[in-house]
Formats: sequence, C-alpha cells, structure tokens
Amino acid sequence: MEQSVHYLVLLRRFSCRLCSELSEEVGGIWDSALVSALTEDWSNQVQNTGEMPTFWLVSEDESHKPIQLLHYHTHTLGRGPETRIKDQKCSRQQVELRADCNRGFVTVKQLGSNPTSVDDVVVGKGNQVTFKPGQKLYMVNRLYPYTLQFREESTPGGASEEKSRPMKRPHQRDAHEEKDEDKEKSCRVSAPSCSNSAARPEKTHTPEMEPAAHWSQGLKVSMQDPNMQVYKDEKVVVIKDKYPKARYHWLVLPWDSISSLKALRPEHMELLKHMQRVGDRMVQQCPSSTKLHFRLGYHAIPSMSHVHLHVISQDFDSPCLKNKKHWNSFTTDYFIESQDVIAMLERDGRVSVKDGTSELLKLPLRCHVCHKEQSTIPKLKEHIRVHLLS
DNA sequence: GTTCTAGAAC
DNA sequence: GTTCTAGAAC
Repeated sequence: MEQSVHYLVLLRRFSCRLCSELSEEVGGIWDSALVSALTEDWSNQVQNTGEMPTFWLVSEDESHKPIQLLHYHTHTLGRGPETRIKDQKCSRQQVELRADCNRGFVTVKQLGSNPTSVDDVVVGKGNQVTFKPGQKLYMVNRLYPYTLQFREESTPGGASEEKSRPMKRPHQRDAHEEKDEDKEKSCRVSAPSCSNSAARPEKTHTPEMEPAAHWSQGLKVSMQDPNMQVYKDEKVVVIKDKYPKARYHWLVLPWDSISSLKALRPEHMELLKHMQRVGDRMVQQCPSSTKLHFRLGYHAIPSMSHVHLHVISQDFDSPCLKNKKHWNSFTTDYFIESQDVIAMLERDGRVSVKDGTSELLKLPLRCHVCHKEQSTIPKLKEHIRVHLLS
C-alpha cells in the first residue's frame, strides 16, 4: 500500500515535470486550448476512410434532443425550435459552432449582442473561443447550459436527427469506473481523476439509443479525452494505456486519422519520426528510465483502430498482462520496432506485415530476457520477477 | 481491446 | 478439488 502511494506521488511529480520539460523539448503543450490549428486535410481523410467522429451538443436541462455537430461543419444556433429557447435576449443566430472532432473541441463564435460564455469566459460579439468536453457553454446571459459529448458516427453522411442520440461509449469508461480502487493499485498506473462528467458515458442504454460504438474505436475516444491525455502537441497526443502491460505503458497517437500501419504512406514519414521522438522523450522523462529498459513499437495487427505507438517498459510487471496473446504481442516479432517501421516506409514506401504474423500470438511462452520457455502465465510472471530483481 | 466462463489440465 | 486457457461475447 505504502509503495503504491509512493508510486502515485512519483507519477504526479513526473506528470508535472513532463508538463513543463517535455513541452519545452519537443514544442508540445498541455493546455488543449492552446493547440495550434491543423490543416483541413483531415476532413478529406475522414471522408476517405468513411469514419465520421462527431460531437453532440447536449442541453443540460434536457429541453431538447442533442444536436449533432459534424466535423468542420458550421452550425448556427440561437432562439428557435431547434434549441426551444424563447428568450428574446437570445438572438436567432446567437452562436456559430464549428467542430474539430479530431482535435477534440468546438469553436464557438458569438454572433448575437448578448453574451455567450464558455465556463466563466464571455466570448464577446464577433469573437470566438474553444469549447471542449467537460466545459459548459451558456447560450446567453449565463443561461441555457450545454455540454459536449463525443462519439464515432457509424453512418457516414450523418444519421437523421430523429434517430441520432448520443450513446454510451464503453471505451470512454476509465479504469477507475470499474472496481476503481483495486484496479488503480494493482495496475500501478493511476487513472487520472475525472471531473469531466459531461463526457462520461450514459449509464443506461434505452431502446431509442443507437448501439454503442464498437470497442475497436475506443482509442479515438480516449485520445480526445483531456483526462486521458498526458502530453499533446500539434501532431500527436500521448495517453496512458488504459490496461497497461507494464509499469510504464503509453500510447502515442497522431491527430491525423490513420487507421493502421497499412495506411501509412511516405508523406507520413515525418509524423512517424515525430511520434518516435515524443516516445523517446516520454522515456527520458520517466523517473525509472535509468533502471528500466523500454521499447517503442507497433503491433503488427492491432486490435484497436487508429495508428498508435506503444512505449512500454520491459518489466511487464502488471496485473493487466493476463494471457499468451498479451505476452506474445510485446515479445515476439508481432511487436515491430518504431525504427523498423520507419525504415520499411523509407525503403518500400509502404509498411507490410508478413503472412502468418497472427500465429506469433500462439507461440509458447518464452522469457524475453533469457528465452527460457514457461508453461503458464503465472509461472512466466513469477519467472520474469527474477530478472527484475537482479 | 476486455470480460466471462466452460472445460481442459493439473 | 483448483488453476489456467481459449474462445465467445461484447
């Protein structure tokens, strides 16, 4: 217990250091409001991939159905049937909203004369501010509060308003929402505290709701969640793996929507190099970087959509590491080093995965240090402790 | 990706 | 009997 507390204290100090030092080193930032603008290429990529992440503007007092805010579409709102606001102080065109689903915020421009605000910040006529999950938008005079919810829209082109309701998002559930305390202690990586009630999933699933987003889309949700983000800059975001397979296990994800290694093209080279640099920095800033060995790489056939670079310490000391698939995905050629992916892209212009790679997950359990075969996961975990202590 | 659990392995 | 795995379901 004492050790866990100590560990958490270290982590918090580490996070603070990361905030200042890492930002300096790689030009990254920690306040998502400061994220600089990306190009509009993303919009095209979304259309090409058929993936349509969208925000939903949710009336806090549930006076009307949530309003879908499609990526890069402008939405003018104010007094009228859509919001059911009848207050004369509210203009019919009170605000213009523009969602950037990839970077996780909506731009709010005040068009009306009376003040629109986001939390305590008054936008001001003609001005615009960012609005993120966890914040509250007050349409006018600190009245008519709204929150943002984010989810993947599974029907490209957009669902009709009638059937489009925010749904529960299982992968937005944080570790601390399930058997919280035990998990936090046992996984040795503290889940960040979540004050973002607006972005939390619905607890119940009513018949009129659409089915939940597929689990494989979970990273796209997590990477947008400010409570999950450990680092971010204009190109990438880093989150802690929700089910870490070692004492330190981060994921570096590009803001650009790249579904898998297969989708990588030469134009992604600089992005991949940047992802590796950020991963390297994560390691360098880690208080245990001198004691633990780290590897940076990609799963050849990842379960989760959206390219993500694993930055993982090689202790594999985690209760979340439970089965052969977990083990072999990090200790066989199923795990492709970041530098090898970059080299392959440089050489071939593509990243290919060898036939039979999925079979690597079924290989016998073998210690990653001494290569001795172990019969079961519990025995393997007992065995690797020996290397950890030596 | 995780959880759950039947049944294999011990 | 218990432990552990592997496949289904999510």
